Amino acid sequence: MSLDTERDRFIEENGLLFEKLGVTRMSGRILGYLMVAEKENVSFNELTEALKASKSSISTNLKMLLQIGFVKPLTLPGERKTYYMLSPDMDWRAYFAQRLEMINIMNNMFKKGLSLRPSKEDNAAKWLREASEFYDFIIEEFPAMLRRWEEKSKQSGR
Amino acid sequence: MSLDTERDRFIEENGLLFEKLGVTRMSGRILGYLMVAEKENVSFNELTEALKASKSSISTNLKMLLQIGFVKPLTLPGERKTYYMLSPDMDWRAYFAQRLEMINIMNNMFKKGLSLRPSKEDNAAKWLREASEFYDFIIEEFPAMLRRWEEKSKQSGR
DNA sequence: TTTTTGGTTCGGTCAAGACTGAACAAAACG
DNA sequence: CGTTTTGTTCAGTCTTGACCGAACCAAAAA
Repeated sequence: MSLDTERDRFIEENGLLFEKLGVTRMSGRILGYLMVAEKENVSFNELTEALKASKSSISTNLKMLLQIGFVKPLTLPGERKTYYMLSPDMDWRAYFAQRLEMINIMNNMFKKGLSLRPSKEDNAAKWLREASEFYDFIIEEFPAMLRRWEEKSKQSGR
Repeated sequence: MSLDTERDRFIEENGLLFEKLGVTRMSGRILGYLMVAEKENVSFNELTEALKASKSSISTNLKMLLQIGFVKPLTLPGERKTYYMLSPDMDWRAYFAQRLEMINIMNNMFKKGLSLRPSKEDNAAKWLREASEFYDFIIEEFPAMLRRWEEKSKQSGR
């Protein structure tokens, strides 16, 4: 249990944050470590040692981070091991767009709820309609917002 | 275990959805029940019976839904019990705005990560800067988006 | 071939927290 | 008063799933 450096505390804090977001604590720690590591390329083994975690846990959680797209692997000629790094070409827009899916599912529940509701005219029905209208609005506006981001990042990006 | 009607299935489905969102299954069931119930005002006792759940679980989860603002209590003169209903004046805008807080916390982690990072120039530093810039953008755009919603709902609302 | 490296997978453990039941409270009713 | 109604709270149980250790595997090295 060493929370000596501010970096260690940052890593644990990020673990807790990820946990609160519904992901595993360990994946948050791994990402946290990659954020503040000495070098940008980190080996599997370095992670197990730095985080004092089992190989299995690192393996599982790393795979998750690779899948989400936060992390990319890097292999070097003449080297057996794989290095891991924060994705150089991380597509935040795509990441966020994908999270819209959850909003869509919520919205479908609202609509389904309304369709199942006996009375279409009472207060609860109104609640459902308003919820759905709001979510429709969000789903409609989001793409435009991401497009504006695209514009803006293009401008400053090159 | 009765999943006879489509309404029952809807309620369980909503429970699972809430669980996936990081809330309790029971709170999702309660909200689901309120969505498709016969009447818009539902008593505590009706909830325990309909959902076959303990009083304690209903009590705890109902309190949570009241706190979030999804549900409102209704008391009637000459009646001891409290009825619960989907909030007639649910403020979806405020609800969403509050969820922005999580984005803010993430953003702060990115910024803190960058400040703790030894090298400010490598790829990981770039990742952190881009993440933070994107989140800055979202945080900046959101209020305007909610204002547009306000406009729109005012137009159609009255 | 055997050994070492780098990692995966699988069975089991352990902890967190959702839910239960029982004890408790408060308020109205008789 | 005692009883009933309407919940709340708290200690305990039970489930889920994150994490661990060990067995396993593939590829390279020796």
